Amino acid sequence: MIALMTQKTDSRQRILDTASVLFHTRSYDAVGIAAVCDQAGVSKGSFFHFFGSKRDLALAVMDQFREQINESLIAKAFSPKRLPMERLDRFVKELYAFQKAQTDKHGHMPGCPFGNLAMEQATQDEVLRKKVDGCLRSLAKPILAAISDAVLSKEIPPVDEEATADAMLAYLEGIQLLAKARNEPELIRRLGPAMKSIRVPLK
Amino acid sequence: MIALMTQKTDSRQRILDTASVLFHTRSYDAVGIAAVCDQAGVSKGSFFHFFGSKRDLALAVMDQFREQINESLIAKAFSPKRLPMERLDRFVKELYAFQKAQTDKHGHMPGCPFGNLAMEQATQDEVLRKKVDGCLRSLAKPILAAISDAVLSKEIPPVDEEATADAMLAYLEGIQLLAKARNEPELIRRLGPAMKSIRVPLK
DNA sequence: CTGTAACTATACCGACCGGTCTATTCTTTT
DNA sequence: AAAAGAATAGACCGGTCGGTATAGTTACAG
Repeated sequence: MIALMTQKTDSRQRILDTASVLFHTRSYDAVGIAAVCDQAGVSKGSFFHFFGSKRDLALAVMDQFREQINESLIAKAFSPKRLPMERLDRFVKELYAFQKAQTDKHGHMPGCPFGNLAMEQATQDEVLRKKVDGCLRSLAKPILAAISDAVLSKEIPPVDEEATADAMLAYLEGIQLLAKARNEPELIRRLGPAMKSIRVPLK
Repeated sequence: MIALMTQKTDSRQRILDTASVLFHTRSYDAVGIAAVCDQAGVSKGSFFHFFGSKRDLALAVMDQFREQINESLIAKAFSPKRLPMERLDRFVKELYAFQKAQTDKHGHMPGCPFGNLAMEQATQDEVLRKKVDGCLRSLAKPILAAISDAVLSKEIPPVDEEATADAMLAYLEGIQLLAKARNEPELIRRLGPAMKSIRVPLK
């Protein structure tokens, strides 16, 4: 009973899924609670039963995004069986495929959900800023692992591994930003592979 | 008389300057017309005398940002007297100095005004998306010129110059995104110089 | 001095915002 | 069956949004 936690309905999950899509394809500010409820087929009363505030919803959405990305994009690309540097290429390919599919579906390239929220809310809401920072740091982890493996196996010469991982993540975020501004996911495919050329030397 | 265009008051400019600061330090969505008017010491009537809509204001703000950046950051860093690759280092230094000053002043790292607007509005408002795209392309121009000069002078081997310029710009935007999420402008200083290592090979 | 246009001031509009409240229904436990 | 808690429905709240309408003020031209 204590540890049962049976899900009576799927309202909470429907809200979460709906908000994920709307926040990602439009933006956090532009999507109101009422819009989420309408789309999810849920009343406002239910919404505030499950979430204390819009900000709480955003935090939960980010957690879900992180899990989903870890299970799909990251899991596919960063398999330890793959050669370290090849993982990065694979990640770019997966990222392009994802953004291309989103663009075809919604008419706009949505970009990185964390990057979007960072730009929108980092100066507005310190709680959201910290959360988004954490999500971005978690994105850097598999990149760092690949770099470390590459250095260990002498696939690349020694570098500042943490800084290089951050730099590569920054590059990916920047590419998505540019591609979103142009509404051209192809830019990811064209510029993405150059990520591997980035090196931050040891201090 | 036809070409005189005397400015009776400076209200328009005050609105523009105020909105530049507020849009940059907060965000476009988060700043209402009333807030701009208050801060600028101007009435709403005056606002709509000079600007047809909030979107028109945003377009004018972007034009002003572009001019200011060209006159300051770009002009300082991309002097043709400087060695091509050294211009990029100098640009990173100027960028860091600017973002650091903004952070100290406002408590938050605001990031790139164009990058912010791209993330916020690209999927919301096609007019703003195109404008921001144009501004980002104009940012890429001096970078492209530096790369071209570097190739011509054999400072670096041949590359896809346009793509490499875009890639370097993407990297700068990404660094600013990460630094904003962490609220740490130092990240620009640490990761910035690696921009020079990015190469997109000829197809 | 007068007419005209540029500019300013503010009340006002409907729409929507995040969030609250109360009442009701459904589900589970006893 | 009864009681209790989980979940739902939707009216409602004060406040803010972008934008309008209208009247008043200033500046300058004739």
